[in-house]
Amino acid sequence: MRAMPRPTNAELAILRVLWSSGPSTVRQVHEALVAGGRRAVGYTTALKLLQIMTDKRLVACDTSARTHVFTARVSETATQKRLMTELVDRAFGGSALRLVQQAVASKRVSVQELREIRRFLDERNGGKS
Amino acid sequence: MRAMPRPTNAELAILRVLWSSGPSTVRQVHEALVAGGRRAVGYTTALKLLQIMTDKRLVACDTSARTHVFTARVSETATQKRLMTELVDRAFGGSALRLVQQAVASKRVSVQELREIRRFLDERNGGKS
DNA sequence: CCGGCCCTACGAAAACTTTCGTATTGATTC
DNA sequence: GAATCAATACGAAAGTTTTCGTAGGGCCGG
Repeated sequence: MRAMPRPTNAELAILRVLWSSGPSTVRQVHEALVAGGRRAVGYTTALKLLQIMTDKRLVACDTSARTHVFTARVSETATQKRLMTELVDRAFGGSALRLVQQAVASKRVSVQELREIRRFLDERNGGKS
Repeated sequence: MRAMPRPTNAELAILRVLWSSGPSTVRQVHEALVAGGRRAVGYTTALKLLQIMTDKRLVACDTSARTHVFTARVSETATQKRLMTELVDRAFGGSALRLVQQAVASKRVSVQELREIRRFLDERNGGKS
């Protein structure tokens, strides 16, 4: 059924808006992008991307009103999983373990988060090693 | 220090060859790529990429002999970390925890690896939660 | 009705990545 | 030294992604 196309960088930025804000108009997406700071793009650029994403079936477009409303058609976790897997293959030789080690070793994970990871492992693992 | 340029997909494939095989000639890199199967490119394509990567300072090129020898100038772990961080920012809203959860939740991590992750956490964490 | 405003559609430029054909030059062999 | 082989240099085509200008149509206050 699927073969969801890989979202590009710019597309991912838009998906993130839709995931966090829910169905949105072009203007709302555009403003979120600009507010997000990272990426200052023109209004029509956002529109064009949304149109492309509609073609690719990454988003759905409700055209019943004059001002269209866009909704993500791919879930956040599925997309994350896909990109994560891709990275594992491309850069970590297929070893997710290495990726996790890198992530844990990086400064980006706090002690608090380490605890959460441990708890998460406990749940997955039935609490025993 | 400099900002190491982000390696593209094709560049990453080449870096992986250099990381695993050490300093190599164009021919060796090319053969490894073809053998690796994933990516069948022409000889001059590999050469061109190595030249581009030399410009970008991703690899060093020893031209003392007629047949040049290329060496990775960026380390595997630094590159992995960089790409991992980038993915965390682009797709996981900056939360490395989420990435780890996704990775652990995916089928790509075996029970064996879960154990290793736990051990890794123990080391990082002084063994206490 | 008119002018201005907001919306989408469309096409194409710009930027980046990947690919390879062709030229050239150095080495080897007979 | 001519033929041949192997290597790098160069440039440009092809592919992909990102950007935006411009056009056209609907809508509203005056």
